[in-house]
Amino acid sequence: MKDVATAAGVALKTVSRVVNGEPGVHPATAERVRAAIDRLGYSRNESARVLRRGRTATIGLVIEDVADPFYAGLSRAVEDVAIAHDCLLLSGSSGEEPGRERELVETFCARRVDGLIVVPAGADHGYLRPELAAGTKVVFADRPPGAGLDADTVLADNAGGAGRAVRHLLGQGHERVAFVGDAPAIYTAAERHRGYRDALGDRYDPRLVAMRPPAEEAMRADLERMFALDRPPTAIFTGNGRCTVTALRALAGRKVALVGFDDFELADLLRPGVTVVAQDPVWMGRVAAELLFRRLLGDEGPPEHIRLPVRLIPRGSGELPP
Amino acid sequence: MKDVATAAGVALKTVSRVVNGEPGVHPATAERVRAAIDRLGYSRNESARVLRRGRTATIGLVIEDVADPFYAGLSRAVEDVAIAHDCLLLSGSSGEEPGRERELVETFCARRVDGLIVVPAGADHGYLRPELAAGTKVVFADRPPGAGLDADTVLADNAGGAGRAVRHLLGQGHERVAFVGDAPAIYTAAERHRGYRDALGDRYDPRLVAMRPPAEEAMRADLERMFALDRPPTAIFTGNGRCTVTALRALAGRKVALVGFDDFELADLLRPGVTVVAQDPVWMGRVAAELLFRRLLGDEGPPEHIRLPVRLIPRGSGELPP
DNA sequence: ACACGCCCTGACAGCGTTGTCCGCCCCCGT
DNA sequence: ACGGGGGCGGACAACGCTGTCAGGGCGTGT
Repeated sequence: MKDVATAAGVALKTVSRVVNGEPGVHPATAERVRAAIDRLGYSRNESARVLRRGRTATIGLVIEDVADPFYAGLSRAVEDVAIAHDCLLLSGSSGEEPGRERELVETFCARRVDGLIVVPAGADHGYLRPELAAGTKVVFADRPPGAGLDADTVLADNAGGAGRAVRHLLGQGHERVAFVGDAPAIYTAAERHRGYRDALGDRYDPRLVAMRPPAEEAMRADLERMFALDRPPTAIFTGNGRCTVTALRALAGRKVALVGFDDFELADLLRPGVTVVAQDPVWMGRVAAELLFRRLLGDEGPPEHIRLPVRLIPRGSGELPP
Repeated sequence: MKDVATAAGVALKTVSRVVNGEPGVHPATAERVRAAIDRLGYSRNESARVLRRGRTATIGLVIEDVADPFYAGLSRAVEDVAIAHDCLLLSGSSGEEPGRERELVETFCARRVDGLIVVPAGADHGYLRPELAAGTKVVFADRPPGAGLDADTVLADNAGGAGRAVRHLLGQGHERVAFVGDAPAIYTAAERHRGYRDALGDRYDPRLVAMRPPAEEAMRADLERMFALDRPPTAIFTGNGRCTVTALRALAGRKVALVGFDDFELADLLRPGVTVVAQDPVWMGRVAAELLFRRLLGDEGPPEHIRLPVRLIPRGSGELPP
C-alpha cells in the first residue's frame, strides 16, 4: 500500500480511502490511485485489516464429515448465507471425534472467527465458555451442546420423525418393527431410538434394537439374529442415511418393509422405492447460519431452540405388508 | 498477551516464548505464564501472528459445489492433507460461474492463503498471474486452467475413460451408442465427448449426442428424439454422475444398456446395477493437496501434469445386450 | 577473587492497515 | 479584500505479535 501511495504520489491514507471507497477523495486522485493499484497488482492484506478492525468476516463450521451428503448440503447452505453476508467460511470435519472437534473449534477461535456453527461430536462443551464470554457467537446444529450450556440450537424433530415412521409401519399392520441405528452415544441416534420406543409403547422389544456405527458385516449379523427370533421383525426402521444404505445392502433383497430416517439420492429409483422420513440439510444449514448472523448483527435475545419439522415420503418400501 | 505478561509478572516476549514453545525460558517461569494464560483464558491472536510472520497456514479450495458428492469427497481429502500439515482450509463453491470463481480466488488471495487448489469454472485465468508472481502456489484439479497458463494440474483420464466405456459397449455388440453429457463448455464434458467420438470412429453420429446441463425434462426430450430415429441407440454413455442419475430417471425403466462416467453410491443396488467408469475424488484431492504442499515446501520444479487413471466397474447395466 | 561465558529475560521495532486528528487550499459570502 | 467553512490530503498511533539485540545474574575456571 505504501508502494501504491508512492507510485500515485499521494499519502498512505488516501490509498486506504480509495480502497475502502470512503468519501472525501477527489475523483481524479482516486483514479490515479486506482491506476497505480492496477499497475502494481496490489491487493489489500486482509490480515492487517483484520488485526486493525477486529472483525475477520469469517465464520467457522465444524461438521462431522463433509463427504457425507447430509453435511455437504448443510455446508453448502451455510456457505451461501455466509457469502451473502460477505463472509468467508473456514470448515473442518470432526470425524465424530470429540478431541478433533475441540481442536477445530479452538483453532477457529484463535483465528478470531466472528462466529461458529458446530455439529457437536463431543458431549462436553465447557471449553467453549471462555470463547462465548469473549463474544464469539456459536450456534449448534443437528445436535445440542453438552449439558449445562444453554446456547442457540437448530435441531430436526428427531423423536417426532421416528415416531411418525414407526406409526406409519404400525399402520400397515406390522407388529414387529426393528430399529437399526447408529451408536447410542450420538444424540440423533438416541433421540430417534426414543421416538421409536415411545411410538411402540408396550410392543417395544429390546431384542429388535441394534445400535452401532453402520458397517455391513456387523449389521448383517444383527439382522440375522433378529430374523432368527421366534417372532422376527416384518419391518425395519433405520436411524440415519448411512444405516439405511447399509441395511439395504445387508438385507440383500430380503422382503421386509423399511422406513429410513434421512432422504438420499436415488431412494426413488430403487425397487421398491425407499420410504423415508426426510429432514432438509439445506434448510437446517440456512436456518443455523441466519440465526448466527442475526447474533453477529447484535441480536442479544435469549438462546433460541429451533426444531425443524421432518416429513414422511412414502415410496413403497414402507408400504409393504407384513 | 500483554495482560498475561502483566498477570504473570514477566515481559511480553517471555509470554510469546512460552506460547510458541521456544527454548530459553526457565521452567518455573513458563509454568507461571501458563497458569496466567489459563486463568485469563488467553488464546493467541492468529491474525497478528500471520501479519508478523507472513504465513497464514491456510489454503484455499475453490470447487464447483460442495454438495456434489464428487467435490465433497475431494474436499474432504484436501482437508485431511491440510490438517496433516497444520493448515486450515478456506473453501468456496463457484457454482460453475467464472465470475464467482474469480471472486473467490481473489478473496482468498487477499487473505494471503499460502496456496490454492482450484477447480476452474472459467476459461481465462490470466487474473492469476499477479498472484502467481507474488508467490502464491496454485494447483488446478479436475480441469486445467485456461490456455496460456502452464500450471500444476491433476486431472482424471477423461478421454481414456470415455473410450474405455464406449469400447465396453461396442464389445457387447452395440452399434448405436448415444452420449448424454454436460454442457460442452465444461472441460471434462468436452474431453469425455472426445473420447467417445474417437472410440466410435466412423460409427459416430452427432444425432446421438446431447450435451447440456442435466435437467430431467430436457434430457427426456433429448432421449425421446434419439429413440425416434431410424436406428435408435441401444446403449447410452453418460458423461458424469449427475447425467447418469438424471438419465436413469428420464429413461424410466426403458430397456437400454448404460455406462456412466463417475461412480455413485447405490449404483450397485439398482437393478440392473449401473456399470460405471469410476474416478476417485478422494485420490484426486489427496494428490492435488500433496502436490500443493510440495510446492509450499519449496519444490520449484517445472509444472506437473498428473493424469489419474480411471477404472471400469461392470455391474450389469453396461452388459445388457443390444 | 576476578573475569568470562552462559542462561534467562526484557526492550524495541516493525509487519500493513485503519481511525483520529490536524492542516491546507480554495471557494463563497459579505 | 478578508474571514469562514467545506472538501481533501496527510501525519501519527495503534492493533497483537515476533525477531533482533542487549542486559542482568549466576556459575565456573584460573
